[in-house]
Amino acid sequence: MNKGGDASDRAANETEARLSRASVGRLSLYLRRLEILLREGTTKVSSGTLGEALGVTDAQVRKDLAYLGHLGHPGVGYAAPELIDAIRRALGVDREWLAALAGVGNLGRALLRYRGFADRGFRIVALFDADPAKIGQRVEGLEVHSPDAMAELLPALGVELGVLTTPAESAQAVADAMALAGVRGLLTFAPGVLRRPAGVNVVSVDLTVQLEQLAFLVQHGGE
Amino acid sequence: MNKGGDASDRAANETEARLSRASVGRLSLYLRRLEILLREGTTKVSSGTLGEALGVTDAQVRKDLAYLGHLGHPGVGYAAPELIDAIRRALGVDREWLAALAGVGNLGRALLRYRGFADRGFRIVALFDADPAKIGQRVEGLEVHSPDAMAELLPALGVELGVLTTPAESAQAVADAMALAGVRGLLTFAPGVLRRPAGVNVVSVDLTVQLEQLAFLVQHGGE
DNA sequence: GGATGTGAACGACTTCACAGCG
DNA sequence: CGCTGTGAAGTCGTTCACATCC
Repeated sequence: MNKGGDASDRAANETEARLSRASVGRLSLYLRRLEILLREGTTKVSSGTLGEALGVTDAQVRKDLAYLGHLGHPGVGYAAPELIDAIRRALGVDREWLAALAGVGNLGRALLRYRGFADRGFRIVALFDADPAKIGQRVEGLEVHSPDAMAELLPALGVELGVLTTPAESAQAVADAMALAGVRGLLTFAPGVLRRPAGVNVVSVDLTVQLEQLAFLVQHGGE
Repeated sequence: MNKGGDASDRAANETEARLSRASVGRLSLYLRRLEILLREGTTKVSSGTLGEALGVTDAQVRKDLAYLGHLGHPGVGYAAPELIDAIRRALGVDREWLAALAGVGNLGRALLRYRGFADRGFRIVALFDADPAKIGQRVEGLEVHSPDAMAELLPALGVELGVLTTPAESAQAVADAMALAGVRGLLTFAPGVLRRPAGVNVVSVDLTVQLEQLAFLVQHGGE
């Protein structure tokens, strides 16, 4: 449903063909691998060598990279710096993203201190928690606000993304509130399925599902 | 590979057909939904109502559940308690799993306090960290050991699973060491791809990949 | 020669549609 | 009649294989 739609797209010239979810995930992996290779001095890489370390076939690598345009040089391979730039642009990590985090519990605090966010240009600039005891506290240099303040604060700060580390029960309400406050993407760690507010993209990291996945694999001797 | 093998399986009659990874993930979601429904007093559920809240078609639900055996009652639906038991058995969460955690940093500590683990029968019984300053400390009632102690401790405790919250650089070495110590499944949070030791199953939760997935979706207006 | 880009074959997963059972 | 279980059809993603270009 809703295929082309009213798309208020700016001159979306390059990356037009549909990237599958799996492809996008692999692009992330290529990107990290390429950054390591470049740091080690490698400036040219072939689809075979790039895929090898990641367990991806060379054909798959070429298909994935073909979406970004004609970056490969037949007989030679890909130029690492060029490729890195192209993937960064395609993934949207060539700029900074402002995010708000809701649910300042154990996991929330851990994520606040997590380097990976900042390294990729994701900056958490606002904290929210429903617990009155936490409101007003400072965590990692940021004040904890009441969820009621979202409607005012998020647009003012220009926050585009939300990170949900609330209990499962409150996740949906917080997601809806964030959507109303103009957030366009949510990364949720709350177990369970979130009904996505209109115009909001959701990526879910459900630890319970992952754990059960693992238990299943081990139990059934999946290799 | 290794289909029937030497499997020290107790009468493994039912769950024989291949469950896809996606199916297993959905079974987790069904399970949680069913538990909520049952708590609310619902004891019968049809494929349509079960799938609705999760965004899964009725046919898909039936296909998934068919792997577990003939549990459905035509014209009626499925009996929730029966179904819950069957899914628990299939996923292997009808028993306790002992796990060790390596990397007692922010994320590791957050996971230690995370309820979801214990709730599903995953018990963390040993901690490891390479930092000499941390070795000997007690965290959440558990002593932090040197990684060198794994070979001795893990088999003695009967640990089957490992949780990796180490930096990316050390993840592979720790994974290999755990494999040697008899661990059969790993849940890793280290960014990057792990080369899986023989006989070990790996589930990776790569936050960087998830973040970039989200940035991509938002950037390209994926709804 | 060596490696890319890509149609074609293949395979895996999902949806359709319907027979069959309570 | 309602809802399951399942072959058949359809869709999507991956691998193959090869023409093409440096």
